[in-house]
Amino acid sequence: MKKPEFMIRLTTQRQILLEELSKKNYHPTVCDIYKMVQKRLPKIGLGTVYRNLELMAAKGIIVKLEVGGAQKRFDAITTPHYHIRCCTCDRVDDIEVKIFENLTKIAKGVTLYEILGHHVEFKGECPACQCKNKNTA
Amino acid sequence: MKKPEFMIRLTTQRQILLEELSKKNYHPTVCDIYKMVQKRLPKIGLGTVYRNLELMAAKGIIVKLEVGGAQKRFDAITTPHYHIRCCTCDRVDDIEVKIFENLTKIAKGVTLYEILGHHVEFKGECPACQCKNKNTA
DNA sequence: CTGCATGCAAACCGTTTGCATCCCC
DNA sequence: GGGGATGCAAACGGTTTGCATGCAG
Repeated sequence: MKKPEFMIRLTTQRQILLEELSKKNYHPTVCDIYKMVQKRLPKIGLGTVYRNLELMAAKGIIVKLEVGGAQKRFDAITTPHYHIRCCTCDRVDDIEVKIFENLTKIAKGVTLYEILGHHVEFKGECPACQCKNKNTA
Repeated sequence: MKKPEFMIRLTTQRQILLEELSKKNYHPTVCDIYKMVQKRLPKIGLGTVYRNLELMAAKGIIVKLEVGGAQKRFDAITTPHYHIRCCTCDRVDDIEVKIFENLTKIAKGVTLYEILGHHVEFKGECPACQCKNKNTA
């Protein structure tokens, strides 16, 4: 008889955090989100941003991205999909490639690990960086 | 008429670093490598370890792993292969699944990015952690 | 009212860097 | 002998945490 997992106190900070995260079509870093939210809540602390993003991720309201790079990123869209990261500027976008369910199946049997899932990350150069490089070349 | 790319000064530190990295069947963190090397070179500095691992990676002697998690990892085996990471203890191992060349092809055409490659990371629980969890359950 | 959430600042951890010294070529 | 490599320690950037106060339920 447990409460729904998403039962967390609805604070102004959390609402705004979620709204701002949902706005973006790419995947901002925590610092980006902080700056975005700060425009609406100038006194918000970075700690609050981290705490709430982690909390909402733990509750399944949002997802913590499993991409490379030094910084954490979160996603308001919780359905599984792959990502692509720009080698030059580190921007992260969704990529419209269907999930390869069979990858996980293939992995079973070739390892002693218990397989729980997989993720694919594409590397590339984003349109903006391609432009810049053409000018330099 | 350029020199071979791998032309770097062969110092004791670099030799030992490479030897220790090659020993392991899993993928140690930089800190792990540091501790391993320290047994043979007690005065080695952490800075040297980072500098040389990055340098050797830049020269193609070793590879910087593109796996998640907070810490950098390197690999003495430079032929491409996928990895699996333990959700519980963060151990990283190779996984014997063949490379999906077509993944990169599929990605082209669905994005404005210029695709340069991809990598796959499996998630799971390593044998050691599976054991521990059985005892707890 | 009460306990969880917040803002703030200090602590933390992995990594990078500046610099004087060392040593390989 | 000279320039790159090293050890050391301080700086750095991202993240976490402790604590007094604030506010949602």
